[in-house]
Amino acid sequence: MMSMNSKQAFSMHPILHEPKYTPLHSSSEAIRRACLPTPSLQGNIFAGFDETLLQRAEALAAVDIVTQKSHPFKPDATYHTMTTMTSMTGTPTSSPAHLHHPSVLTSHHHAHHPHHHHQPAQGLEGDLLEHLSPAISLGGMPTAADVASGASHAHSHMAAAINHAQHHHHPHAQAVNVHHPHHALAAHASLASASVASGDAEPDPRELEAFAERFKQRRIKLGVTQADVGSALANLKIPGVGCLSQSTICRFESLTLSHNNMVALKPILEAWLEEAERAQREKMAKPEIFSGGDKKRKRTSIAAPEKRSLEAYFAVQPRPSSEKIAAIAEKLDLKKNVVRVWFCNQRQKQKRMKFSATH
DNA sequence: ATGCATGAGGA
DNA sequence: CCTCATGCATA
Repeated sequence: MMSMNSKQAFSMHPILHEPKYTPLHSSSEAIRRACLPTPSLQGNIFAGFDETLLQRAEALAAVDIVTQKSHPFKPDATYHTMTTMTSMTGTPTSSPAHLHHPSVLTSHHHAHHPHHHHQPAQGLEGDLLEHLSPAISLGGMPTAADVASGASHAHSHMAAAINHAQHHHHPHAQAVNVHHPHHALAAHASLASASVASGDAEPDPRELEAFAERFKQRRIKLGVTQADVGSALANLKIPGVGCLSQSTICRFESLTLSHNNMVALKPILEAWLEEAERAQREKMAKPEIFSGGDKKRKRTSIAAPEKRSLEAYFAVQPRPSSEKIAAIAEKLDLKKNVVRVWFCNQRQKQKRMKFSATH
């Protein structure tokens, strides 16, 4: 895979970029609960033949494994790459505070249809693979993995302001609520089309898609990397808004965020874009150099065979109980928490996929 | 571009 | 514990 990501190594953006951390803090998720799939029911059903399910799923996975190539067996490759403090050239990137998790907002919930990937029959494997394939999406531009710019990770989040849970009304009416008493995150610059009536709610997925596309184009035009955008956001001084990671910017551009998240981020990125283009006009280039160095986190690597098994289990029961998770973890020789997190992440992915498929 | 992880907030 | 928004580490 790998495309050619070459540009964006050191694109300095005219905008300021002091790595601050400023997470949007809020997380008002509320309605999602509405679509819970009868929890009590699943327990019973499962209890009845969990053994069978596990065996079936596993058997399928096993067959799969054989079919494919052998696996190197690496149950738990959690590397701890310590930070070798790469370089610490007085980078501004280090911000002392640390708080985590900002959350812009939550609560969106589309109609979740109870689609199931049918029964664990022989056709299971194919199905699994099918619905779990990673959407590659856009290929216009090369991977923008700014390798060189490792700047910006102060990874500290501050709890700027806790927002309150949102009201949960209809499926998609809530707008970008943000969490703060005052700050203005609303959609100020209306684009020219779309819902301009109310002022801040735009349940229009097409508009978002169009914006994401334009954003990426203009960002590239400015010669700014996704990571740069993320750290530069802190310089906008928007109350409640801090920097974001390259990951998030990338996901925004590729629409791989939840609809609500997209809606919440749009105004922010839009504001940055305007500011960036304005600054560029003024020719405010600053030869800044950053370097960052800090501790690293570990990232477990689940081998393909194990992953296939997990997918098989997931097809049968997306929300296994703690006991089931423990059983699966043991069979696959993975830590229970790793399995639990895997299921959580899988659920998120699935939701995202369903949504985009529906829209 | 994505996989696995953390954490806030909500039951 | 889950859901969600995010992020570090990586391919």
